[in-house]
Amino acid sequence: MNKPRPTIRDVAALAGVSHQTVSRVINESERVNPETRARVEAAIEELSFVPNAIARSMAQGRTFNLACFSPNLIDYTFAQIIEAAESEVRQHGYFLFACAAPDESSFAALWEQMVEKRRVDGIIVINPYMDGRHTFMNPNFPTVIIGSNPRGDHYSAVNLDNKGGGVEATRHLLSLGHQRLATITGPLAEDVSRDRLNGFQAALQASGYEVKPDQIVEGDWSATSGYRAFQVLWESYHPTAIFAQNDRMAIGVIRAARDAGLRVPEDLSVIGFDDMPLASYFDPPLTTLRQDMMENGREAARLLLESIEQPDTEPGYRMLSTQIVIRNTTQKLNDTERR
Amino acid sequence: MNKPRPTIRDVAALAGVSHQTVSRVINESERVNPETRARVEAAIEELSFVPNAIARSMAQGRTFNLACFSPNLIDYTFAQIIEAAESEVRQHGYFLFACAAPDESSFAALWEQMVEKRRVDGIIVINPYMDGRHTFMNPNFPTVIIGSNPRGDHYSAVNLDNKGGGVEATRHLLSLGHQRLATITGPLAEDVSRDRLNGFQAALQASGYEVKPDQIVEGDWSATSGYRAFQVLWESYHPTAIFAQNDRMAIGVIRAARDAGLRVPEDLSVIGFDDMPLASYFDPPLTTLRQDMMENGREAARLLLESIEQPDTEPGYRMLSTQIVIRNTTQKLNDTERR
DNA sequence: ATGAAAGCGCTAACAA
DNA sequence: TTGTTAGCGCTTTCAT
Repeated sequence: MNKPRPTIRDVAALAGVSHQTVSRVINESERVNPETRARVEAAIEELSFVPNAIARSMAQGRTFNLACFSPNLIDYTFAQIIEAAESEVRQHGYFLFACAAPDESSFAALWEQMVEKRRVDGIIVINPYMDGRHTFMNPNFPTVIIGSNPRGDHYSAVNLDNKGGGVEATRHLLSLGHQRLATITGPLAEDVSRDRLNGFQAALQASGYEVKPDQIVEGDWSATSGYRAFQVLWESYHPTAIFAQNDRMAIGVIRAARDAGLRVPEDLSVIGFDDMPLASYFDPPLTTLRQDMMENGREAARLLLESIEQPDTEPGYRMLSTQIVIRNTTQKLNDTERR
Repeated sequence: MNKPRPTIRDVAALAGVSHQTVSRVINESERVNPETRARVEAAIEELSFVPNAIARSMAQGRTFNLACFSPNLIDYTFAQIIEAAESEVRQHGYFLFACAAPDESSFAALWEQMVEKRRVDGIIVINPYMDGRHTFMNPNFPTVIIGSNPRGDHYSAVNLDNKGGGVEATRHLLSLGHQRLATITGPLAEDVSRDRLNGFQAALQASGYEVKPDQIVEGDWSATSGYRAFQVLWESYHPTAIFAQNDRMAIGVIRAARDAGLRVPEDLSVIGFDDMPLASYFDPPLTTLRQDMMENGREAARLLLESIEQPDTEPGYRMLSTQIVIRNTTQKLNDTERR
């Protein structure tokens, strides 16, 4: 049914040249006589020859394949990074494996399959733990980290200015007159969460407030965790404003606040982080910090390609800023209702 | 800096056997003497030898790589399919390229790069146009279609019961006493949209209603298009219930209805399709049809692996049913307000 | 149970 | 400018 595919030698035979010349033609080498090139191209056409990428990889010792390891492929922020990175690398002749690595063991397995087995020329890793637990990681292999702070400058990295975002969110709330602020963090094992929390604390301290433990509750990024975190906070601290470290948790907070009989934003201001799709379609439209994850992915791809194609350059680092988007879940503190 | 990787021959030399025996060991062939095997394994360990996947691909003529072509990698439904498919194939020793193919030319380019250049052993294609425009597609290459109806049984396929879902949504609205129903479709060039529309029409006709053109407006899946479609519909038809073919458009409808001074669900019932994340967190929580996209992706992966590993089996076809999730955007028609 | 020889389809290095 | 000769690192015969 499937006839064997023609090879470079079949083309060579038909064109009456050596297979090497065919190789030169398909690699667009300059050093080919126009007439020979024409003959070869005619032969390629006639046989519908398409070069075999695997054989090329074999001979060159590189695959032009890359991989992106992400905690999952579904979350909007990750998906955006992957889409942007894929598009960027493809424009440069590379292809991207999308791999879900939700835990350490799958990360290790992927490292083995992708890197050790030489399936790819480089990897992008989203949100890895950079505390040294990934002992198999190798700074000599082209790698770009997204969303974690690489320790020791061994790896190229792209990150949001999470601390800056935390500061900005908190200042916004302070500027509205709020004095009882609380925050709901992501898992504190993640750099992202700690950085945003640091921003929250720094902004508060800069304004002369002390930050106490009962102003901080750890969530897991889910709306449900935001819901529960609100209940804990409300019980222990009675905040007038909450900085949720992502939009999903902010949505959970708003629902929980309603269920507790509060109005948002009259009784409680809420600010999120991400500017997720449809953030403006929630009720009320969500105030949040916008992050450009596409740029994040694009930049990571660029750094990766650079470190592959110019192996001697130093690891690169990019920090992307966030931008506040003020909608309707935050407002000036109502003095008469101040608790 | 990077020493050359040990090869199968280095291992062979160290173990004092032929490289062929090493090959047998790493391929877990039975026909190896336990003692020899032990020696070889010790050598592998000592040299930290990891077999090169490219060389293996080269020799075997297969790569254990697959690709998924999707209109994009971000939309929740696509991302779910990709994640599920990736996880499924990885469990079977395969890896998945995620490729965004938003238009025909990128689809064609990917076909060339992935299939013709033999980079992959099979592909999953989400929402392709199966009207014959993709002339390069080849039924002899392992392919699974998701979300389009393959014409002529050449390809394996997985699809939702879109027509059934359309019927169910419409019947739900009818059962609530609504008589003035309208629908907002996705792009009518897509099979999904036409199938859901067919369901809408079939259910209405089965109940003795004639369906007129001004009950149908074409959207593009975006919330914005839902918003605009509502305005058109409201102008021309004054519906009491709207079936939006996805949740984003439903959200747009609700916003538009509010802006027009209507209450949902008191004045207008709205049902969506997808059960997107946070659908229950919108205001009011959205009534919709749930579709299991993970199962969709998993099933597609299974069909693909089957057609690769048992090339002579007939193309498979799976239809997945949808499930209505009744929340608060639909309610019984209020007779006193019937227009 | 093991080894030798011959490729897989291409590119690299050198020669002509 | 073109051809020849060797691989790349593995698997697949086919011997032994």
